[in-house]
Amino acid sequence: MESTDATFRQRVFHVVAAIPAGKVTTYGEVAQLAGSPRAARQVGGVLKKLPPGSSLPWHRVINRHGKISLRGEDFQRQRQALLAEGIQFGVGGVIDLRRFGWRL
DNA sequence: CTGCTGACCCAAG
DNA sequence: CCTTGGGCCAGCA
Repeated sequence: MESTDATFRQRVFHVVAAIPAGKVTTYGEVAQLAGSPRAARQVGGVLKKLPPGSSLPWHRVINRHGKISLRGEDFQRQRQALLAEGIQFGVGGVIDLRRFGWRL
């Protein structure tokens, strides 16, 4: 029942909200599920502009390398959020998508 | 409407 | 393995 009239931002919101705790997914996957497999970039742009307190688990979205694309404080915050959900980071801050990847 | 930016991805060297 | 370049798409001034 996903309305095709909804903006890309609304679709991304819906997809990210469907990610179960303890799992992570990539921007490319979210973009594909949102209806635009080539708009992986825009997924980040949407999350960046998201309002605070949206209850959206944006921290469960990482890049294809299994790492956090953010820098500085945002990076630390996302890392802590993932650790709190049981996500394990390997050496170099790489997450094993084979184990923690959503739909994998 | 035009142009620039960007929490990406893929291919090639 | 790492670096460079190009493409793609949506949001915003």
